Amino acid sequence: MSEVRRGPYAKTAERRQQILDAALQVFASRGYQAGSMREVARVANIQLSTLMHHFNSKEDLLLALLERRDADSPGQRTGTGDLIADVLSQARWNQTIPELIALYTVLSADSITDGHPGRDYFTERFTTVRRGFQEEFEKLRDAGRLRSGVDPRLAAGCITALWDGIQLQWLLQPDEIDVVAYLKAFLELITHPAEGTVSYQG
Amino acid sequence: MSEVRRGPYAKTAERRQQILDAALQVFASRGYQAGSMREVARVANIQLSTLMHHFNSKEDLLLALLERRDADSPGQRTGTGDLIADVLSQARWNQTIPELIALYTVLSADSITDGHPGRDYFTERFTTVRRGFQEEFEKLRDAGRLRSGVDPRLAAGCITALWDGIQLQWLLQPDEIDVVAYLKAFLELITHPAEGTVSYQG
DNA sequence: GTCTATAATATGATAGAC
DNA sequence: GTCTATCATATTATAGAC
Repeated sequence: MSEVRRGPYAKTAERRQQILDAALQVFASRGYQAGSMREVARVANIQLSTLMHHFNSKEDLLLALLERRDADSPGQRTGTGDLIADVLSQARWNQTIPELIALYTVLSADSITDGHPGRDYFTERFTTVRRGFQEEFEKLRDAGRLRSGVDPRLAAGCITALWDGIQLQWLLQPDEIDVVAYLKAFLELITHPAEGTVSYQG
Repeated sequence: MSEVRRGPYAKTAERRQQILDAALQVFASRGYQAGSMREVARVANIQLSTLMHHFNSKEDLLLALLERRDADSPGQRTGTGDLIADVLSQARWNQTIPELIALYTVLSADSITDGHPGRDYFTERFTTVRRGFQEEFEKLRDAGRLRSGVDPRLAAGCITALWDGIQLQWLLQPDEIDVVAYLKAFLELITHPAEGTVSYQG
């Protein structure tokens, strides 16, 4: 599906990427329902009919865009292996791609509207992300690095929600909201200050 | 503005409420950009022209709806005076008005799109909500009920983001997500377990 | 594979009768 | 204050030439 091809399909694959780039721009800045195929075509510098030759419908286009996002993203980027460092690293990276974050933020909320084609995608995505964090937190707990009394399942839902929520506030006020600082504060809250250190709360 | 009136304006005020009820339904289930004045009129059982006689434009209608939301909401509901209890009480209440929560969730994300009329509203609202929580957390800290090392400002941003984020997940999966449980977990995390109890983390 | 042309419908907004 | 009628424009999608 994402292989490089020779022959007549090479151009199609290129075109599809070009169109998806345009779709990203349009859906990120207008939302799905309000974004139009015409505008996507205009941004991609092709005719509407040409766009619809490559994607049979608006719904097709959105789903293809969401699929590509998953394919492109580093996903569970196992950079250092340290969860906190990896989360903060990803959060820092996200600040360099505000357009993609805007796309995700607008569409995820858009998806709760009636008959939205991205609904299943986001429902499954949230479930997957929560489960991923839960597993990571369980590892931390088993390593004795999770603060006592912290439920890995609840903490997983918290950081998933917190991350999305704070990115929304960052998109509205880029200069006022430091996404990394909030995530760091939360992660330090649920873990032990340092290795083996015993803390005393009085 | 919200006074009961006699004479010719009484009907207008009623009509406006009736229209705003319809607008809530439409914008909550479709979003602002995709929702249409025609649909609002249809739900309100009036003609499009009648709707536009009461609200000069679609933008006017949205802003009036957002204003009413603030006027109606109990706001900083100082029920018991205990922050945690009040937050959880509000969260429980929110579960009984999923339509209003959907409206808020869709529109707040919608508002980051180009030229959205609700952008200023949500920017200011987030600032206000964060500041409100920060003040409450500072009170908790001064009362010695905040866990040491917790920054009231960061905690305020966290719970604001977390609350919105988890409500989105709840709207997608009402049976799987327990909003109150996540908020409770976070609030207990940043406060001391009980009055005066000394906890020992080993 | 890309284009022009067009269908069928929806949109926000306005004019003017009553 | 509410209506019918209409404007000018936008929408997704399709047909068919090249």
